Amino acid sequence: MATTIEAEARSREPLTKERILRAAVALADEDGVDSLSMRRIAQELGVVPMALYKHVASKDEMLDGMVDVVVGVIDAPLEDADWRTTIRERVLSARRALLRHPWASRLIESRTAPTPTVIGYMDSMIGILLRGGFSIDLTHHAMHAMGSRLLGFSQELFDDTPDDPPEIQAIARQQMAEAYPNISEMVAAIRHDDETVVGLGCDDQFEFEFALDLMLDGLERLREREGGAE
Amino acid sequence: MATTIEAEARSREPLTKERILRAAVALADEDGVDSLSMRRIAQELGVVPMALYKHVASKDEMLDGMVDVVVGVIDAPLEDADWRTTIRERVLSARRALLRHPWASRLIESRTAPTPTVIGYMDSMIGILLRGGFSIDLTHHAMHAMGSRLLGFSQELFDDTPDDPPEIQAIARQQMAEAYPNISEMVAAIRHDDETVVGLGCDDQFEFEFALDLMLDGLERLREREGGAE
DNA sequence: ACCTGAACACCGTTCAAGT
DNA sequence: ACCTGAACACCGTTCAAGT
Repeated sequence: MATTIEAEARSREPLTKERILRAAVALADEDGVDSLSMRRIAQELGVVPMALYKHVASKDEMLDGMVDVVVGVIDAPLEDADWRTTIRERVLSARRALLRHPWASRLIESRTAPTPTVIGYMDSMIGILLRGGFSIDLTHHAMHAMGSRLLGFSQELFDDTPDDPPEIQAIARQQMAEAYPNISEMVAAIRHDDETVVGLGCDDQFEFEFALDLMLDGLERLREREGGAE
Repeated sequence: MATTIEAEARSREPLTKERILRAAVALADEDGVDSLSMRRIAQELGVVPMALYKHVASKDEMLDGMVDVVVGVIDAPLEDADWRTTIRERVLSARRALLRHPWASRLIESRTAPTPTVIGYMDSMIGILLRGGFSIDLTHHAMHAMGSRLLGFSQELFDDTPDDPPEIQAIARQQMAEAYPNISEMVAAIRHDDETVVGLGCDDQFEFEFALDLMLDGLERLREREGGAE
């Protein structure tokens, strides 16, 4: 019975958790995390579905592994900078890691328990705040306030990239103007700033950094006040 | 053929989208949103699965309907208060609505497109900021910065309520102290404040309001600066 | 002892057959 | 014309039968 060259090449390399994760990440990059199934990954690897279960206990464990792959490439914290710069640069590094995989933030949100890698990242961030002069209590509040922003994403409620044709978008804008006057006014103002825009026209990176700095400014103010009161 | 009394009582009331949504919300409250299937809802209503599709086009439309049920009970904005109080009270009202349904925030996050009800809510919030003296640009940034906090939730990365028995928790704490020294220190400090605590011991409502106020304070400062510069 | 095909207990949704 | 049972094309995972 002739096996294909590809299947032979595939089976030469032994199946490992790492190979499974690499295939899963590639598949999610291509088709989205929703169309990720154990059966499809197995097929992609030229392997029977049950073979995966030798290396991952369940689909959940595999999804956690995918999160770790993404979080694992975040830069180590700066060594000789103040807390604000250290946190800021690391958050932006986390953001770059996440942006490489459009499904990543959604996957992290959907997991009910954080992985050891994510907990370790958070532990390191707490250390930066404590060494930066935050009290334990303020550090605690800061971690809650920052939330997923520490991992480089914020929960966007509006999807920015509708793929409707222009004429449909024009009709939609007309109807929106009546039903949602304030949103329409805002969107019109944004578009006015940049005519080449698609979708709602928000600069996600700018908005992320704006919110991040707003948060960091607020925390710095509380830290200074705390130091003064002690 | 004898139908049960319950089935008869059920079938007397005609099937409507509202009845389906009520059943779906009740089922999600009880068993979580993950175990929500069209087939189970149909069963609960004493109806054949396909009967649901006369009233909802798809499962996605039904999930959107569930979001609308929750968002629909958020209080209208105050009439005669300043922007900060108006936003703050409404966000806290949204939070009360969400807390009644543990699955709601996760469901809202997971939807890719917001429902008209959610868009309408956001439109109204934008209006409050604009009338409160925010420029269009600052309003836009503020909406992004607030994100899902406007709907009363923040993305918690740590689940606060582990249901392990105390002895397991003690072992876990021991191991955590070694692997995650900063988290352990923080958790110990929080526990010290309140001995009666379960889980990590975070006061979610306090943390939410802390972050909300941090955000609102920052925005108020930017608004004042903007007014001064014009 | 290891591997894996078939099977189990589900999904959301289509569609044709029955009334 | 309406309603619905069976079927389709999937799932994640169990388990027993085969090597």
